[in-house]
Amino acid sequence: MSEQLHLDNQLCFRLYKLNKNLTKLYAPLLKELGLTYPQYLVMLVMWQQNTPILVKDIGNHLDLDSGTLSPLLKRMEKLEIIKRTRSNEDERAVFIELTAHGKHLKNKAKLIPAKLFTLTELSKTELLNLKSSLDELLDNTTKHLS
Amino acid sequence: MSEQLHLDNQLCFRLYKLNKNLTKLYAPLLKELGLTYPQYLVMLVMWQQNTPILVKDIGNHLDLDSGTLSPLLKRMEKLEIIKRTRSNEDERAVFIELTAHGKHLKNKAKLIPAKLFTLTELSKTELLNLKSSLDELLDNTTKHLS
DNA sequence: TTATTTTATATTGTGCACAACTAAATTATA
DNA sequence: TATAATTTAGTTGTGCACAATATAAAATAA
Repeated sequence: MSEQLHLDNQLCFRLYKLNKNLTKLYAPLLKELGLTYPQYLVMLVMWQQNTPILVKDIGNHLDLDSGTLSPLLKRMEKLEIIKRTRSNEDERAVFIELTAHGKHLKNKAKLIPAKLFTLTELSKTELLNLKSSLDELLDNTTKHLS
Repeated sequence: MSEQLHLDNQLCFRLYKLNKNLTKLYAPLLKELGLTYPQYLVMLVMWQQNTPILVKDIGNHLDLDSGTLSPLLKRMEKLEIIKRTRSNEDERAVFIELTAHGKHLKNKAKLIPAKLFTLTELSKTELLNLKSSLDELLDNTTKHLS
């Protein structure tokens, strides 16, 4: 068969599997915090922001739309990790802020990146090289989207 | 905040976004075939196999379990791309085979890999280097999974 | 031969991810 | 200043992805 159609030759299939592998490596660590990986991403935004932030802005940071974020944020509110407050100035806008519990989780989360790095078995140099290759590809592919 | 918890420093977030970007680049091309990306992956297995194959073996090729594959394959059967036939020798096993339409789709699909490669804007060398880096990371991370 | 274990698929339930659409509020503009 | 266009969230529907469980068949052990 044509070589290019072969699974093992495809860049995208590698990324697809790698994304699943890494999510599975995160799972047991995040379970200690009661979070899924996408919820952890929201928390990373909140921790680095440290002030109330609009759903829209979370979406911009994570490249996610309200169809994904709305139910996800409602689940996180039910877990009492975040609080949702509709803006007074603009009734369409919803502010997201951390609860005390949500802020507290940052302490546990600090250990996660180092643990993941160990599991990759990459050297610091390999990691940096890979990141910059992926950044280039992210730039190139983003250009071609809508 | 601790540098490591910052979104922009995380390898996994890059892979997460890149996986989504590439799926979105595939979408319009696959729409012409009436396929989603996971369905396309099943077709790649079928085209390179070219004989009836068990659900289990598709799962081994793609790292997917029956919870994902069962409904996916039923949708593909409804689209008359594949046929499901329970084995006579082993009543547990289900063979998947291509319909005439499913075989025919390969002709259209042949053009897709080259189109995607163009959209990545990578050189052949960059592509090969990136693939081998991802292969290494796939090996390393797979070791640490259950 | 019977009991136990393993294997292959299916089902159920939860949580994304996103397209398409709705609703409401703001801003621009004729 | 009406009206049109844009913005921000939310809703609905579809399709993965996977954990947990179920079911039935086959293989193996006792």
